[in-house]
Amino acid sequence: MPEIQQTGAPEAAAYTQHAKEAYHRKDLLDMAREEARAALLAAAQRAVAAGALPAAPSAAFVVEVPGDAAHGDLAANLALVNAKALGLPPRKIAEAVVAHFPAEDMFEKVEIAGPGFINLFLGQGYYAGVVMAAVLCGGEYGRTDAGRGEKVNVEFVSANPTGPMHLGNARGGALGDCLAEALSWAGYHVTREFYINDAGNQIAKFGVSLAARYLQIVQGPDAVPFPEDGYQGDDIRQRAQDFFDEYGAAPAQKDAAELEQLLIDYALPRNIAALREDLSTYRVHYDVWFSESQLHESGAVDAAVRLLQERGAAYEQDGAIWYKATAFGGDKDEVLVRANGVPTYFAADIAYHADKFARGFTKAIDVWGADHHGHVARMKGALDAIGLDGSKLDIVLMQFVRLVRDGAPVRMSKRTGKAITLTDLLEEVPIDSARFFFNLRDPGSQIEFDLDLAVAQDSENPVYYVQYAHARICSILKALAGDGVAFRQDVAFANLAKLAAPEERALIRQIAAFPGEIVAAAKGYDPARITRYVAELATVFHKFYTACRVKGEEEGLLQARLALCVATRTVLANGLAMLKVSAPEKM
RNA sequence: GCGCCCGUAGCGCAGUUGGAUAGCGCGUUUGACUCCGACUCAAAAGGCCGCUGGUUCGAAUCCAGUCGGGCGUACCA
Repeated sequence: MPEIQQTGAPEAAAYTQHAKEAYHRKDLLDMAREEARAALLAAAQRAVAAGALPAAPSAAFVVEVPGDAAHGDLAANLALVNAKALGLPPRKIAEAVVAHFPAEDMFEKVEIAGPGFINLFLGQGYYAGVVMAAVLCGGEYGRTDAGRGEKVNVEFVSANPTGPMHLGNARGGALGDCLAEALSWAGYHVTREFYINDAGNQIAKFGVSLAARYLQIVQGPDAVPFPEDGYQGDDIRQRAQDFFDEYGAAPAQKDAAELEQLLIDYALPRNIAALREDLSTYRVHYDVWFSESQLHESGAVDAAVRLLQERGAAYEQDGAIWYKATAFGGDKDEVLVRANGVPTYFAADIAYHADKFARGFTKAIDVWGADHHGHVARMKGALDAIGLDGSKLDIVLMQFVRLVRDGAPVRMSKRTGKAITLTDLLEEVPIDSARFFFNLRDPGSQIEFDLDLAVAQDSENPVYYVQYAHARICSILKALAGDGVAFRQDVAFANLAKLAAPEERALIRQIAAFPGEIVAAAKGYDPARITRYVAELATVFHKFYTACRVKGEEEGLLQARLALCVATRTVLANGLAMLKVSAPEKM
């Protein structure tokens, strides 16, 4: 934690107090909001004491940032929500409260507007404090302790290791990773986790598919039929070929089960390694790679099924063991163990989530494709059924991605003719674009991913628009440095009161909103807020740039504006860092 | 049939736990570079917020119904 630097200038000393508070609280806007609320309630108390109000108003009102800056920095609906209970028109209540509003230097002006809103205008000290906080906190600006270190597990992608990752995994990767990042910035203790489905039906199918391809290589393409429901992909052929190159034709003599296992043992680790590598290229790094087979081997799956049976939440029928979903809010019961004795994915998933909570997480967040939504209720219900709290599991359901080129949907890869993989996508669009675009919409919305736009090198492309703002600021600093003008924090901080133009104020307000935006993204499981935030910040900066010059202004104003540029650059860089999108110094 | 998600400007989307005159980008029309990066900015036009009713000081937002679209409803994962 860097020390707050004391500047020599006397005016700056007072402002530094704001910056200091911001540093500890990490969110000046939130602080102002709370102070506004407290001041309004105190004013109401005084109004009651003075006989101007019949009774104290309810505290159930909101203090929000109005959409229109003309309505102040903060607006309270205290008078509106209390009109009925107090039996007075809203404006009368507002007048009584405002008349007793304490004189505080934090609020410059308090107004009554519209049907009875109380609009509060923050003073220069606040605005200066925001700039200082961003400059002083630097790469830490935006971090808060809202999550109080709560241990959360974010599981995402968890792609099937039988093949390469598809577009849904690509979205899930960008979404889950940025969500984890937002949670971390918001003060949660985050673990990123990948669940490897290396057991069960699809692995058996994987083995059968590999064996068929291998035998086709050894005995000729028509010697062995490829199973109807086998994995068709070229990756399967490639693994079989690699295996043949290494071990020759001898393994073909083994019986089917033995050969399949041999091929699985050969191909699965390679596939998992490929997943890791592809995700790493995509800038996604996990803390934990959790293997499903481990749950089967340790007996955790059997134990979970037994626990359900003991608690009367499971029963046997037709040779299978069923989970009584109907007793826990589900609409139909589900098979846990098939008649052939093999547990289902569902049974393993119950054991898996029980394991997560046993590891001390108080919140488990899973990012799933929307096609799994039917699984949500029964998963939570099953956790309740084994005595864990299903509400501690949150599922972020992610809608599908539609690729579009030249205005027409793209279904297949041009090169392979098969479904488009993450690798295919990254061959065509920069990683920056992919990560940004997948986080442009909230998880619940279908995304239309415009391939033409994602590679466009102009302002139509939102990634470039934001990156350009960052590069532009770097360019200003460089141009000034070329003229022998360096950023001087002490001079800048002493002159922050000069930042009074509407465009400067708007930019500072946007900077002030950053910490709260991160908390909202984290708590709402919506990292798209960060993407939209940085785009908006870039817009507000460009407007400032057009309206206000830096170079050539008198020393005080120049330095103050330089501080604003540095603050903006910091916030842009931090926001982009959360998305793992690069913040170039020049483009 | 039942369940989940979604209907906001020509297109793609925001709308801060119910707030003030419903916004943004693209597209269309019109402007702004002798000047810190015009990869930028300013302005105009463009709306039964799918529809109907309800809740209240106040609804795009909440509730009920209805229409339209997507997805799910396996001893698959």
